[in-house]
Amino acid sequence: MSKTTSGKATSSRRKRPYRGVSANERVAERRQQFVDAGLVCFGDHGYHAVTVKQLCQQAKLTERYFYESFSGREDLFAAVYDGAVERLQDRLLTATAPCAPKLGNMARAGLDAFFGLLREDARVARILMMEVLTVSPGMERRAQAATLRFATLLEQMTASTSTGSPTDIPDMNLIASGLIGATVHIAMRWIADGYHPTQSIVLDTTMLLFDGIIQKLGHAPNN
Amino acid sequence: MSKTTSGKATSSRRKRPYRGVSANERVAERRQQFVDAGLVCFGDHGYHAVTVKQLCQQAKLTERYFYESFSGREDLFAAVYDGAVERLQDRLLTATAPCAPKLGNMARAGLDAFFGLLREDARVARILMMEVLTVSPGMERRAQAATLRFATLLEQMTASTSTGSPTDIPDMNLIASGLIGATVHIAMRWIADGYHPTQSIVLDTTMLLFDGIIQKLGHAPNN
DNA sequence: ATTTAGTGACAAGATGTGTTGTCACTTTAT
DNA sequence: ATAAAGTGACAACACATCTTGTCACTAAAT
Repeated sequence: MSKTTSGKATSSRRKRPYRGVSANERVAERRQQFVDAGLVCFGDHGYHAVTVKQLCQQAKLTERYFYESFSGREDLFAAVYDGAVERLQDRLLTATAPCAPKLGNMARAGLDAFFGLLREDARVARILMMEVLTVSPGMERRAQAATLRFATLLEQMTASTSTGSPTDIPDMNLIASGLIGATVHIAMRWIADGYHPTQSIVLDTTMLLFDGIIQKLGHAPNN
Repeated sequence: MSKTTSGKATSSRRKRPYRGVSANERVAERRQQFVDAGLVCFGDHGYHAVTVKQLCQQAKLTERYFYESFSGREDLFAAVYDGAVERLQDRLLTATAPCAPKLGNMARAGLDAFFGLLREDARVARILMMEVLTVSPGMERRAQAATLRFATLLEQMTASTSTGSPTDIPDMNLIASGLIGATVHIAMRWIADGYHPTQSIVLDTTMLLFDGIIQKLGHAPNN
């Protein structure tokens, strides 16, 4: 441990506020600075091209504080990734909620929110869809888990509105994974092509794939 | 250059056969040994976790010969990747050709060949679908280009058999990217789940997505 | 005013990797 | 038999990064 060598009898007076904020808050602030810096650095140059020093430079903090909150680059990346996933999840829920329970409308609204987020922030796009796969086997599993959550979300949406018999669909979770994969790949191509064609065309095109499945669930195309 | 300091007058006598094979053949053999080693190492541990020394150990050759044929890890990876793409392409063409021009049958045969290859060799799967995205921006472009080739292949297959009016489909190439993405993601989940459920169920499920699009092209589902 | 914790810049050792070079040994051709 | 090219194991250097530690300075509490 650090501190002085004396016991913890003075613990109630140990950590002082600084510049008006408590110690815990300052630590949290610095941690957030690193998370923000990670989004920028990882999003712009990729995980493996970024060093701790660069992250510190971007965060305007020094290595000492980096290791205060993170055990290493991977630890920071996990925080950045989780933040991005949460951001996406919030968006999706906010966008789709008003459309419930019309499956087609929900899908369209969710996809539009997704593409909108990617266009707003290419860094988030890169971290969500690519970098996460390359950090480590552990992060790869985390990404699979996150994808699974989205797939389950999709699955629940369809299950709650589906009227067909269950045996019609071999494995809805796998289909959901497929739809997510289709969306992700379309998005990657869209970004690689400099956000061309327009978002609404990309949205319509992606919806063709979703419609094909939604129809199989016993819904009218416009539902 | 290496060799002795004398001129190239003795070039005809310079390179001797060794152990029965010519110099060029030996170089090519060694190169192939490294490509094979790259498939194993990159496929098992991922590009960024592999060192030149490990590659040499796997290839049972030394660094000296590594730099004889490759400028560095990325150069080798490119060779490994290109080999994997070629292997996949051959499989797809061989599998789909007898089914032409029935679109549905071609898609099913191609997908079955694809899933079969991935099950045979998880290393190829990883290199084709994941590692290639993480090596460098240049390799990423190469992967995009390869995906585009497959998408164009798909596009041509549909175009040659489609009877609908062209304006029905906003962007067939984008749709093809989507279908490929769906297939890739389904495959990744399949592999992550230890090749479960069975290949035939995965195939049926993936075909649901393809059928949805094929139907929109004016074909009967069984075509 | 003095003391103590917090802060920021930087140094330095430890570590791992890429890359080139050396040397003894083997095989081939004369 | 001898010389020259091929081979394989390994050493050594350069280089970048991680990680911990030091030190002077600032802000806050007594």
